[in-house]
Amino acid sequence: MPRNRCGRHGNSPCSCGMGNIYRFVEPVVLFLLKTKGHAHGYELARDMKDCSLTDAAIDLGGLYRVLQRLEVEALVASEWDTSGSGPARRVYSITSAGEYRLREWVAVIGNMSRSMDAFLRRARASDIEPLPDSPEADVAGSDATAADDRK
Amino acid sequence: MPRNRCGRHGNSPCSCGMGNIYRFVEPVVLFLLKTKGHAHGYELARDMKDCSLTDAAIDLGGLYRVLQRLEVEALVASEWDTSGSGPARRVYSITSAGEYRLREWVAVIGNMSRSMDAFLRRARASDIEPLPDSPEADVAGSDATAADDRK
DNA sequence: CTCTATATATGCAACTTGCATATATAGAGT
DNA sequence: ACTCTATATATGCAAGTTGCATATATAGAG
Repeated sequence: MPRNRCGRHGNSPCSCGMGNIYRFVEPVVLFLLKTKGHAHGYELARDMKDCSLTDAAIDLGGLYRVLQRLEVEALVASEWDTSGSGPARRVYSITSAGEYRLREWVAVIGNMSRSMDAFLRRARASDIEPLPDSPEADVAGSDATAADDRK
Repeated sequence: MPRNRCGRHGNSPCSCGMGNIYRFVEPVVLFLLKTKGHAHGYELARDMKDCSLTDAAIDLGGLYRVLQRLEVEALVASEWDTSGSGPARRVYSITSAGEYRLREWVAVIGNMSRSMDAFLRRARASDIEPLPDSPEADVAGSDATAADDRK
């Protein structure tokens, strides 16, 4: 069941209900590998918070699976890095097929962004205002308000 | 497997790989019901083409299931319309809970649109250009080109 | 009588997701 | 030694979602 409230963004509507859809994670992974040169999974999970396409928290398990699939598709390549301390890291880099895919993603996301802007303009033209973030949301002791009594 | 090419949009990258995700269909359905007042499923499927958030073709089966779930969640209400010719139509209208949900969606989509714009700016700043639509795409006899030899 | 458009709905295999869990290295603190 | 935490990768699995095919039915056109 899709919910526009996840409880992790105060009481405000968020896109967590969109899920950690790998199709949203994939372009960000490819972008980070392209700009950083190389990175391992755990590192990507942190960097991703700054440029993810949804509000959803990154699921590490899901991220590793995305990376595995990208490697099967030959869009990224990896090798183990056992230097440094701590557990070994699997370090990924983007392939030329991956760079091509990234450019496809930029086109797709550009289209979606335009569709969403058009939708938002229509909504505004029909006086449908976005639900503003609730300021009292971050208060810990916030009971369910009248506006929140949905399942 | 996600693909940025579906074969239904010439040879250009599209968001069909994003799927007919009901989370993208739901806000459009709510918007159309809000602005039209009421509509039946088959009608919504057609109207949706003009303001859908992805390039994906509407799957009628999926749309009817979205409508069923929205009704269970009391975001829409329906009744049969047996007037007029042809098969009976189930006519839907939006409830006040549905209008509230729609405003949540407008907020969520606003956030996503901003995230996507930020992503696109970053990509552009890194000289990652969107893959342009292939002009030869609509030509029927187009063989797989060198750029297209991915599975 | 057949074909097509309209209209709603279900069946199902394959795929995706969120969450829990397993495994292991290493530093900091007690 | 022992515990705790952070780092790091990975899998298991139930529940949910998707795309496509299919079933059903009304009515107009030819």
